[in-house]
Amino acid sequence: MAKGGGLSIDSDPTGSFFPQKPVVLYSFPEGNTTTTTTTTTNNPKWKLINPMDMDAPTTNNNSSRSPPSTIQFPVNLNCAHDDHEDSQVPSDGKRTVIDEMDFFSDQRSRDNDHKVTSVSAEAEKNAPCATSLLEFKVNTGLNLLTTNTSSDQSMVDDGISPNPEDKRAKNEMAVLQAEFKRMKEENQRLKDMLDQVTSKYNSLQMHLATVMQDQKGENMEEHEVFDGKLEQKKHDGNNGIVVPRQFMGLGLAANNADIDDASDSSSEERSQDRSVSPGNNIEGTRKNRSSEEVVMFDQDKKEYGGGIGREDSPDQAFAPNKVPRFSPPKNVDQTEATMRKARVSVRARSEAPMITDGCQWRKYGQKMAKGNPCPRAYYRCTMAAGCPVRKQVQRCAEDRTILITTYEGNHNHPLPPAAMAMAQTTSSAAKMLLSGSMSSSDGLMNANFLTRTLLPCSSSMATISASAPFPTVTLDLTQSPNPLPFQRPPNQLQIPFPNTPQNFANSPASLLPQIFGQALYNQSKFSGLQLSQDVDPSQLGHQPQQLPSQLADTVSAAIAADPNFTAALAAAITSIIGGAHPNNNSNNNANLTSPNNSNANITTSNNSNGSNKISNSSFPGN
DNA sequence: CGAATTTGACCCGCGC
DNA sequence: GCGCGGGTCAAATTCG
Repeated sequence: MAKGGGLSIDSDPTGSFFPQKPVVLYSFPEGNTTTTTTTTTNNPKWKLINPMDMDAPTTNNNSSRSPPSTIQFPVNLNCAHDDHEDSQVPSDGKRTVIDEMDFFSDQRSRDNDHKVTSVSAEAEKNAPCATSLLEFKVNTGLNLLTTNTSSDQSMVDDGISPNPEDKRAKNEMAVLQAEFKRMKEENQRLKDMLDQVTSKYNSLQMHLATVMQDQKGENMEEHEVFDGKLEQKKHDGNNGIVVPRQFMGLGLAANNADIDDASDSSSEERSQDRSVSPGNNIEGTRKNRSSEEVVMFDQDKKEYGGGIGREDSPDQAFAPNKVPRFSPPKNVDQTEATMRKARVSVRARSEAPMITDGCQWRKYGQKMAKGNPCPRAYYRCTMAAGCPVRKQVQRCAEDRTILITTYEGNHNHPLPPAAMAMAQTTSSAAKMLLSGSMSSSDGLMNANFLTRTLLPCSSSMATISASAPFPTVTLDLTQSPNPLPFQRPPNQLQIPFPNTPQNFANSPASLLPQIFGQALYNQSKFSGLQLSQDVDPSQLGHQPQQLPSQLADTVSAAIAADPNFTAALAAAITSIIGGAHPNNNSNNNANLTSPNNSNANITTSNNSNGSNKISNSSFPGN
């Protein structure tokens, strides 16, 4: 039973208002970079064609140089030779090795220069130039000579071989073998160098990302101070949770809402005369909202940038149509003002009081909405002080098994994977909405485009409504291919969703938005780019798209939450991916199988008998 | 006792 | 101008 006053549970059609605890289904290590490092390390040649890595050896000589103990191979026995290809083409003519050598020619030359005075017994292959090498070879009897240095006869003719031809052939064989050996070892050395460079590059990249994220957090703090919000930051609210530091939200709907929560709702701007609530600077700052809002608005855009996807982490940042961060033009303000009110509504069939989206919510109000006997509950995110994200939870009047959750605002704090999935869902939806509104007054101009590009499956899943008081994207996770039980405005975009599930009785319906969120998020990023570039939307559906690793996280989280749900969920995700990207299933890194298995789906059915009711035991609040 | 919820009151925009 | 409805506040209440 929830804390608080004596409101009867039975009187609350949304279900009992259980305190919502954070549901971290699974804490994922930050493994993206690890994967990358491993991949590149095991496959250095692949990195040779990577421009980023190509720069590394030349710009980081100290980093890429082999330590003094490393065996150094002079590939070019002619020290003064600049044209390596001329001198390095082995007898077998393997050009690939030569390419690698040429690629690091400068580095190699420098390496060799440093080795001139350090030839040791161990460094028999480490001669800095042909002269040194020749001496060394003679001394060791390795016959490590090429035909370029001098005549073969003068090299290793011991005067014992009766046949000069045999002797010559042996010499050539020895030379070739030695050359081949040198080439192999040189290749290996270059691979090692490349591994080092790649590793350092990845480390730097990770470090850069970390610094950027930290700086973002610092800027946020500065921003809040600048706004006069002397709120006490609950840093411990997310401590201990190893999550990617991402700031997710409703896209432009909350561009300015992550700090300035007032901007996420016009109604808040009306409450300027209200008393300050101690411990909750959100309300406190409302007093001076009218005078602060412009400043905070700009500050926020400086901080995160305006436009689609600006709240994403660097690895997810994908905002080609991002508006200028500084001194945004007036139309941008108008756009953001519109998106400030944009909302994302998620319809999910669940008897739980709320869908589990991974965030902490605190109820701050409840109202009886007109036309719905079920009260509407108001929650705000409490994962971080000042988080402006709010949501409304209300049961559908027509079908009370359907829970309608409407999100508004933008998280200003890192999110656990489970929460991030939902945030991506809402962010994606808001971005979709923005993509339409930026090009069209009613936000529906791109309906056909979205229909074609988003989840070209069979049934309805999401709608974009321009007739609502606020631009609203509705993600309907309750629909089946069957005729819809609810009337839709004719001008709503309907985004298809795969088939009806069979084994969903015990599955957490709250995970559906997470699942969908990934696909939709991916699509929306893609669509946002394309729209900004005025590309024919009809072409977008044919372009491949990579699947971010968060999808794997989401899937894993879902599976971890309910092992019994593994089979159906895995197939459902695969179905989504396969349906949305029929030509790109290889990008699915969620280790899912049976992409064409239509017997396991993710949507809930609309069976009137309620056979697909969700067990409340799946929700922590119960 | 702190935290969370309840719930009546209040504010504000909008339509008539 | 007034009423309605949505949204929020904050004191009261409850719980662990």
